Amino acid sequence: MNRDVIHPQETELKLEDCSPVTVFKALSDELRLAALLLIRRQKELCVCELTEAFDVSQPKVSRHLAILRDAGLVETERRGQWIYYSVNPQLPDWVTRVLDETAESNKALIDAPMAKLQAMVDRPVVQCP
Amino acid sequence: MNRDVIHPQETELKLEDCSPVTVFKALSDELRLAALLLIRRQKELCVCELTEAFDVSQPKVSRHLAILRDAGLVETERRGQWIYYSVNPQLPDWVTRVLDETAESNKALIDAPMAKLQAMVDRPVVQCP
DNA sequence: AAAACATATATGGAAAACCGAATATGCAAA
DNA sequence: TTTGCATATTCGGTTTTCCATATATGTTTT
Repeated sequence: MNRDVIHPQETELKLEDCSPVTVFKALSDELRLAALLLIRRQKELCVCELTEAFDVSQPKVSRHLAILRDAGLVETERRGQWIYYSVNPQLPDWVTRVLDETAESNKALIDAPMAKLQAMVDRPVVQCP
Repeated sequence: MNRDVIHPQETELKLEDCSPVTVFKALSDELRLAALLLIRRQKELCVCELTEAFDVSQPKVSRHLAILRDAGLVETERRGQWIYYSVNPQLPDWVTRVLDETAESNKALIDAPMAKLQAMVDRPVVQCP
């Protein structure tokens, strides 16, 4: 019942290959796609910001972000209490261009969430890298 | 038990919107993605050619092609006995560019199927439009 | 150390996707 | 009209995905 494994971190961490099917599968959910585009637009966002921007539960955001991370699309950086998600800077060029094309031609996807984000009170300290 | 409907063709024909999520969902299966890229490369292909190129069952090809068609990615043209699938010429520009990027950077996806296709005997008459 | 908060994960059940096998449809040739 | 071929669809079952709830982990504050 309790975890008697010795290496708890060896639990199937599947740093995916960024294969086209993996990428497209990650993008094939509205929340994941919109969240990724919003992260891309804002450079970085933490879970609580995304939770508010999309008005969904925190575990839901977390699970979908994990899928984006496993697909290699985003990376995380813990900063104090918060974990910031940003687009993986080592993305293959073709994936970057796919995201550029998608974002440019589907701006409506993040209109409402971005408005909510800017209206958000008690937002974590402005990120100044 | 038996179908007593009057209009059998009014069964949920869902000409999709080509929304980004719809597109990515259609591309999120290896067979669908590879088939689409092969069709794109060859201009047009019929079901029997795809069945041979990918060595999968005919119903499987048919079902996946229907998904590509419902997503608006391919169109069909009956020519005699065969039904040819080709990339929808009215695709939104951004989708066309996404396909271009994907094809250019993932050529391996259709290497083997293309070889099988060229080795195929009894291939339907060469399409000369 | 305890409380409070941000984030992650486990679990179980519902919904959807997928598949093979069988069957149906549509066209064409005999 | 019958036969045959190419394609589509249905059916039953299996696998996958998705979500909500509950719980766990790690960090900060007190």
